[in-house]
Amino acid sequence: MTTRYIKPTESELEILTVLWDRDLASVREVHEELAKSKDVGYTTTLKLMQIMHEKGLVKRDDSFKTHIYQAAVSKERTQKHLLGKMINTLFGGSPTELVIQALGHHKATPAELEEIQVLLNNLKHQ
Amino acid sequence: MTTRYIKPTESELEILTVLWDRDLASVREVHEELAKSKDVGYTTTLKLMQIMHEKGLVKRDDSFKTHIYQAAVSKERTQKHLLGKMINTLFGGSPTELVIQALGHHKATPAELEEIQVLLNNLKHQ
DNA sequence: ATTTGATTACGAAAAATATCGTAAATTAGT
DNA sequence: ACTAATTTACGATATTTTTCGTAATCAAAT
Repeated sequence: MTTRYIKPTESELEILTVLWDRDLASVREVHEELAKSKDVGYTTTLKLMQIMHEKGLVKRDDSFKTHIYQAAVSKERTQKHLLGKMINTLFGGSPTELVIQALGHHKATPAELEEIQVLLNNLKHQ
Repeated sequence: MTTRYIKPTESELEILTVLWDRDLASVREVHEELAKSKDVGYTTTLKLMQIMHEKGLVKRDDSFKTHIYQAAVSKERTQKHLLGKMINTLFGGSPTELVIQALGHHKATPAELEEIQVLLNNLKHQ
């Protein structure tokens, strides 16, 4: 069974990022992390995570008082969807155009360039 | 003078895409284009374009009855901003990770691969 | 047991986006 | 000049997203 893709909102994405990083986390922990870069109230984070739970974006263990959350959607799948959408709307459907932009404006280390080279070779010879 | 970046909403981005493609276009033309893939009323498109004009996202020539619009923000700058944002939030700040995803999941033609190779060589030897 | 502190539940408000109906203005055709 | 058709202006509503206050619940400490 494949579940229909639910597009996370911007705030939801921030929360997912924390969860992907930590695997398991309480609302408090997620909130502390968000609060580092953002001025937001605790109950706001709580409410968002509750909504995300209803939507199926996160799982949670509520057998204890402090609920423990976990992402229910993988980072890879989400990346793939949002990237695909961006390629279509902003880069005329051409992943290459996006790659060029990405490599052009944001500098990569030699090691990273080599990593990309390897991938490129694989794609060429197949 | 550098103008502060205004982030277009999703609908605004669709309109900008049409404008980038056509350079100059009336509301009617933009709307016809949007209507191909979306079920939306004419006045909705009109209103959105008026708002975009207030925000400074588009310019317009209103010396005739039918106003002619043009994007006021470049495709490149917008791509750069949104891509940068995505790299930060979704790809842990690593453009390489994004490139790998992009190349991995969306197949490119041999010609495109060659194009990327050229770019890669430039980056390596500098 | 009672208090204190932290957590969740819930509802409601605020803010941001998107939608459209209607009227006024303008143009083109007759 | 009159009518019809098209466009803009404007306001209002709907929808989505974000925010937070308050009360209820639970656990820990005393």
